[in-house]
Amino acid sequence: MRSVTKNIGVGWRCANLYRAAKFEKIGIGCYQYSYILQVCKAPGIAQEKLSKRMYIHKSNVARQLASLEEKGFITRKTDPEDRRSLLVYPTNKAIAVLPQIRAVLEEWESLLLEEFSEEEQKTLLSFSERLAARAAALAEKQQEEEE
Amino acid sequence: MRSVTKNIGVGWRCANLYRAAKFEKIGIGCYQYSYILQVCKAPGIAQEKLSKRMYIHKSNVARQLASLEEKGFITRKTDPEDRRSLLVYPTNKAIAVLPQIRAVLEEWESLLLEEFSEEEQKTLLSFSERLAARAAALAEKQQEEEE
DNA sequence: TCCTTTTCGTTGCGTACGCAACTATTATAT
DNA sequence: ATATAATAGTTGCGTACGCAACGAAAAGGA
Repeated sequence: MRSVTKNIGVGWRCANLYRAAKFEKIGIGCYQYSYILQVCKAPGIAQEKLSKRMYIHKSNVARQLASLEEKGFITRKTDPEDRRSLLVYPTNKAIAVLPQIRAVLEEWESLLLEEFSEEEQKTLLSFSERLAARAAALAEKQQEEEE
Repeated sequence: MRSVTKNIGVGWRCANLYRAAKFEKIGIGCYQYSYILQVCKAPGIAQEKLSKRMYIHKSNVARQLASLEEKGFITRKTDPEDRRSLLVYPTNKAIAVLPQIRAVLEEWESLLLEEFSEEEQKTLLSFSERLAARAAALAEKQQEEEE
């Protein structure tokens, strides 16, 4: 029963275990880092877009952003062009913790890849990207067929 | 911000999205399949061992197994050798759904890898295994350092 | 124009997960 | 032999996630 999918699952859970303790010290939940990263990368992005970009259900994006807003990491205001949309902006607090977040992520990534050669790392990165894209496409297709 | 870890996260979430609908028809939650697989592979395994093997906290293993027992997929009895341990066995019901579970997993795996060449698939499988092992080792080390 | 449909966000519900604290049993040390 | 440690499992609590149902706003059609 060797399977890439299974290994992805193990990798995912272990990454979370590792990062949870680190992120706790920064004052964020172990998954919230990705919201902060995305919002800093695209200030003023709408929630819906975040949801699509991260492959996380919009209900969760709403809750996580509400939590991050309460903690002072982001602000949200209604889009004057489309008053259904909420535009999300990072605060200085978010920008201030960015380096710490990046450090944790990079540390994990480099520890994880430590035993792979330079060449293998390149291959792995490229493969993992194709894999993620394919998985996303399949999940999306599935959602459409459901109705 | 290209990162293997991030791609693993996307792959993981999308795999769950895909499988959730399929497993619902079999009557199990979208993560419970792995418990059934493990128990069928090693009938009479102790909960603690399952926890270690799956990299899932023992509290969760306990809850999932309780749920599966209630649904009639497994039975548990105390180990006569060590009355702290619970030994977990699959029921006929679990054995009956095994092929369906395997079909779902194999379908996802083959769809996921469809666009990789035979050669690439081998590489990917081997890489993913090294990755999972490394991630597990790192998470384990982290747990020890915490105390 | 007005009615229907679509889109964006939120909330209630159910599930899965980790951690800490607890009980019960076993192992170890003095 | 008894006290202390370690181990297996459970439960309460907090967090993250998906789905369905909902309201508000925008878009599209008759």
